Amino acid sequence: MPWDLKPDRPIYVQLVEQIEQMILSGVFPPGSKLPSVRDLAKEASVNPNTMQRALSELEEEGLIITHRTSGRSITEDAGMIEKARIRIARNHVDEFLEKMQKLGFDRKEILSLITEMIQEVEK
Amino acid sequence: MPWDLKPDRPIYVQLVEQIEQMILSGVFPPGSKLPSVRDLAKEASVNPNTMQRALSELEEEGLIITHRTSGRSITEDAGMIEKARIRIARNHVDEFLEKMQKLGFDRKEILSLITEMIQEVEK
Amino acid sequence: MPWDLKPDRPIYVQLVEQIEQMILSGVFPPGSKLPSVRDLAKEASVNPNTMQRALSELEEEGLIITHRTSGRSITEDAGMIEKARIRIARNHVDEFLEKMQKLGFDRKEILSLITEMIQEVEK
Amino acid sequence: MPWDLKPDRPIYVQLVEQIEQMILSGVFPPGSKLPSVRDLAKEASVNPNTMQRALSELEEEGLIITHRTSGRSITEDAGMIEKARIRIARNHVDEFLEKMQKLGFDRKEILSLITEMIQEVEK
DNA sequence: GTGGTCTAGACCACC
DNA sequence: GTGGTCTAGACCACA
Repeated sequence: MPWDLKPDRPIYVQLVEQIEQMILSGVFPPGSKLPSVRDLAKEASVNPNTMQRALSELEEEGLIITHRTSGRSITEDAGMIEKARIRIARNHVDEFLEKMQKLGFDRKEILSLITEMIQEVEK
Repeated sequence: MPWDLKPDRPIYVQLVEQIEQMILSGVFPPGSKLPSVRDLAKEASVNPNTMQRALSELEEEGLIITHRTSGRSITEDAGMIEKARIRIARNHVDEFLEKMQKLGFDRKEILSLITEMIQEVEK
Repeated sequence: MPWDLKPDRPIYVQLVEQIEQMILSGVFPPGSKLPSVRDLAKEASVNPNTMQRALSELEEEGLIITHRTSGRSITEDAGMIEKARIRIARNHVDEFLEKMQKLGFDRKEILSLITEMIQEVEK
Repeated sequence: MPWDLKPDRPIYVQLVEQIEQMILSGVFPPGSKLPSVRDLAKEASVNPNTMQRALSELEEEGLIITHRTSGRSITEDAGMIEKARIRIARNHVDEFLEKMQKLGFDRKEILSLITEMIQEVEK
């Protein structure tokens, strides 16, 4: 598990992103129970308050459900999760393409650069 | 001219990015003179100090040269500019790939999604 | 403690040098916590912004690490510190040799003069 | 001839230093006539006012003499020149040694580092 | 007029 | 309380 927190951006934002990714990528499957705030905080070496704040945000997004007595769990609506995954991905692509086009890259160049770099990473 | 500054990130960072792009896209051609700090600041409705900081960063990058008493100019070294363009592009690709992989997309999926969307944009 | 600031060079540069030296000479040991910007500024009778700028430079050099909400500390990487010490020393030697050569001293003369004077100091 | 002027320090200071060095190293021998301000300025690609200012400083130091009608010349007092050369050199060594000792280098280390670097330069 | 530096004072997000 | 950012306004050396 990552939990790589850098001091350049707010901790709680990074926690939101990382937990989001764990949900969307299936580390926490739909309907599964989430560890307690305390445990999550300890695992991420973070103040419980900070973890608390991150979970609240995820609840607002609808990815997490709070049960009054028995902790939190991932939403059971698998469709919703998949939809979120696609939506976020398309956003990333959109932003990426816009930035590259502003730099004067055309489609061909973008594709060739990205395939080149994707193979470097592979090593 | 852009100068659209949003309050979500430091202004000086956005200034750096926007001026960077003006240089890379030829709004300020290599070797040309840059308006004075005060003029640029006024135009962007920003405090001169903030603009100054942005320009200093661009100087560290090697895109801008400052002549102590007679203003600043864009570097004449076209190679320098091209290098900056590549560097920035690779940064964008890096960030993009990292985000997508965290969402659980593998190389093949990333490439197919991006080629799909790049053709939508084309229309 | 030094904090002798002369008006002939930018204050923030002198601050960088002096703090640098405190780190290299062990006044602030590796891993130790640094006083807050405000405290340091007050101690040096300097505006907090000026001190902040000095600390930012030290961070870029890798000598200092900043924890967004809990202050700054000296890097724990002793190698980093040693590298800085060498880098600065070589700079001094470079500047020194250049000055001497411009005065028309050749290698032999430089070495003999310096060995002579180094022994005077010894007394 | 050097005339390498960098934009990081006042031009006229650099001119003073470089002309000083030419005198002390014998490029302009004692008693010899100095080119006119205009010529010197043209050669250094500098505004005559700036060169003028540099020469005034050298005059104050006593290295240069102005003849009301026939330009300037180097002082004829060869002893004075040699004394200045030595004095300045010893100052450089002093400053250098002090800096190195502050960095924690002892005599042996200083000598070994300097002999090492002096040979690198030689290549 | 140009860039560079500094001060004073303020506000913000974060923990 | 911490660092980070921004504004406003000032002064300086330089050409």
